[in-house]
Amino acid sequence: MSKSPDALGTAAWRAFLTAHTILVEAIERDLARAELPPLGWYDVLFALEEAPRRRLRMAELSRAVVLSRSNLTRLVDRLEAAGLLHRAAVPGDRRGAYAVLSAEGAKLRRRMWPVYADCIQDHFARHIDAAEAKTLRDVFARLLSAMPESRPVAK
Amino acid sequence: MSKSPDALGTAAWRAFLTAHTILVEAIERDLARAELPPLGWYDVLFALEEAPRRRLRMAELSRAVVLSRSNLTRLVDRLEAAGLLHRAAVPGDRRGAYAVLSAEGAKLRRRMWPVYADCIQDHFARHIDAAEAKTLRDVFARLLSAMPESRPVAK
DNA sequence: TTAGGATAATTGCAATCGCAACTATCCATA
DNA sequence: TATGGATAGTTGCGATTGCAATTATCCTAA
Repeated sequence: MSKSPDALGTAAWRAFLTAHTILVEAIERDLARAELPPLGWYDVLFALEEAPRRRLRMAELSRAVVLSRSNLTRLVDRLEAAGLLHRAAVPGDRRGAYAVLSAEGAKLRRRMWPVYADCIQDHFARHIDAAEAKTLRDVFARLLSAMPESRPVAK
Repeated sequence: MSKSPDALGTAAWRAFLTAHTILVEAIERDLARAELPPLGWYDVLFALEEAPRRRLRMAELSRAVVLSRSNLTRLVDRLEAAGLLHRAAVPGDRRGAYAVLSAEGAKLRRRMWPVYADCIQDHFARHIDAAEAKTLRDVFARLLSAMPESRPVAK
């Protein structure tokens, strides 16, 4: 059993939650205003673009974008319907499926990035100095590495 | 138009997003395991508890918990159905409504807090030293105060 | 006093989410 | 080579969200 958190820790936590909501809302709004799809789409396109042969297994992709399997299935359905990727069979495992980035998908990602980058800069990075950015990055990385890897969690 | 964000800023942003998802998931899971309602319920109960006469106008409450009006209406519906609060007329403004914390609601909040506090400590505060916590709190406060107050945003 | 525009809160509806099955396939071992 | 248990991905379904009306009330200025 852990001790109660100090006031400072709690204040940091609350600020973290509030900032997340407000910032994500602002960015989604900016993207929508630029007639671009939501953040979650970008994440998928980006993860695929980085991957070898521009493809990932569904499970790998769900880890990469931090989304439950079932939600990823449906997100991929939508992107597939939009022609941004397609599913492909996995040689040697008939259960599996790859999500494969299409040329369209790559193009959309390239079109989204400058807008998204501006959002990050404008709402976030611009207000933070290098030391602070480093602290944020390191702290969050530390928090993640401390998590009991519990994504799939299965009872 | 703003410049492209540096790699460090982007890395901090990505870490921020990922950490948020993972941490909130973990905490929601812990709360559910303790047979307690989700985080959003806590926020409402807490905001009301702090307010004078344990009541807030719907619009004030929606600002306090950072939720759109329509979503707040329905969240309050659920809490009201659960007997944790009730709506009350606002003297002098027949459009308005107060959400008023009930004794039940206050009791549930008190029951939730130790569990929630442990979660914050365990998944978050425990891994952060005081200087870092201060940085997080200050940075996020700064980001919020820089936002163009744009909540209601109406075109 | 009264029309016109703001403000408070709610509602309808479609999109998305989370959880718990479910299907299909794989694999280890007996 | 059969079988029971894992693994991959999907699907059903109820709950929650976001957006655009809608309703009711308030306020101001002609």
